[in-house]
Amino acid sequence: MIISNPKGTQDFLPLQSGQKHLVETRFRETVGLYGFSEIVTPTFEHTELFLRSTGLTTDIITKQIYQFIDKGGRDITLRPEGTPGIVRAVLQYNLKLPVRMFYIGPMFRYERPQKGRYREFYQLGVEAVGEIGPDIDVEIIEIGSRFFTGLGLKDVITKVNSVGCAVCRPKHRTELGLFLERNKAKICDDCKGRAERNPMRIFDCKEATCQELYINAPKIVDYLCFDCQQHFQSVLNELVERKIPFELNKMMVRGLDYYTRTAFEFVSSSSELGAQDSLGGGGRYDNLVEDFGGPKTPAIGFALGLERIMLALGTPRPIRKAVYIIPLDPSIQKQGKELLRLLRNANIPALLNNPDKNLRAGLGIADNLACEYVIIIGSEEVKKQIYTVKNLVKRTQKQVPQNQIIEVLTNKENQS
RNA sequence: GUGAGUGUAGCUCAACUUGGUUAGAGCACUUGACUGUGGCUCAAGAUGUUGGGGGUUCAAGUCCCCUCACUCACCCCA
Repeated sequence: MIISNPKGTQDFLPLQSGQKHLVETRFRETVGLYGFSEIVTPTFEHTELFLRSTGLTTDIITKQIYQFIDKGGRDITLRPEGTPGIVRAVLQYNLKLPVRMFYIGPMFRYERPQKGRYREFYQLGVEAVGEIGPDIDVEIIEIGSRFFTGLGLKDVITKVNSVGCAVCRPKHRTELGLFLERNKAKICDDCKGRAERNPMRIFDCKEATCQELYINAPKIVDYLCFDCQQHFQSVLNELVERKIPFELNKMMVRGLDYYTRTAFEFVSSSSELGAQDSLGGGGRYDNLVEDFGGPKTPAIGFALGLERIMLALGTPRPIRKAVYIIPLDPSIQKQGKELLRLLRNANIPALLNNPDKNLRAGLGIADNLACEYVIIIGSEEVKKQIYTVKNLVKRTQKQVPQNQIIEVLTNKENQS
């Protein structure tokens, strides 16, 4: 092979593509229950949009964006996440608030690929703009929880925390800064860097010694202002009320600059995921709309990583559903075509064997094409008007009168 | 950006510490036993610039250097 796909991208071959579609369908169903409608925004935006939202201190913006000048001299960036484009659209079209939207699409970040991390990757996300909460906070978390359960993912933990707001954060930041200053001899080099750039991120450190030390570090939840405290308490109460399993994790922080108040993350303990065990996360971003020049507007959302969800689900089983028709003799091709038309008109996926392939070869092709049934039509069958219907999965076959075939195939779930 | 590991047939891998003739095996593939029954069995068959380039050597898949690619981890994040 001379040309392969670029680093960090991946092909969804038919089998994976089927699984991807299943995940997306389940997502649409779940968010639909909560009144979310789809929004589709461009995969690239003016670079400035991301600079002003995602954050000038984040690695995503400083190192990971796919940025270029287009032929008209515009400064363009492939979106590294979905939220900024959606907030932009809300303001640009002056959408009536509150509004609940979801999105599915590719995002782009220039990073070193590893398990569960790609340069082009798909996110499933929701954004609720204009609702102050705390009910909507709980709804959003519940959606994620319900979605994962519906997919059959059992080992997903929902971590919840509050990161405060512009009022309470400075106080905490000062205290945390002092704490780090006092202990700077004990913290790792990475954390020294974090202390400079964005101190709250130290809680993410994987060094055991740092983790141990930070157990006694000042936590943001202990510094919340009255309003944030009230809000957070209501969220926690409502989570309990709705019987949504979660874990209050004071060390959990989010990576993007714009988050405020409620923050959460869905973590999987599946061994399929490697080091990237976060299936998704989100939180409030009550200042972002205002930062963009809009009115003061509360908002909350989350984003989930499609590829990570697929990894956690494991290797998909092929779904067999088509019927493969094999007329045994060229003279019977006519009956084969007739049946083909009949099945398709009855909404049953069907394929016809090529006359130059014999029965043996035809069965092999049917198997490769992941067909569920093979219908064999020979001279005997034509004479009696009773066709041979073979189930490729169960390895069984039976004679079915020609005029009952559709009925039998349609009710296949009910038979043994 | 940092670190480690791996590149041999379509896929998974072997060929060892100690370079030595024609680079092997399983799966998959093709054909036949089986012109009305695939995934079982048996027989036969095809397949390689050993990722690429350079070096050492009488001799390199094997040793050295460079380069490219992939993987995992750090960083960061979905």
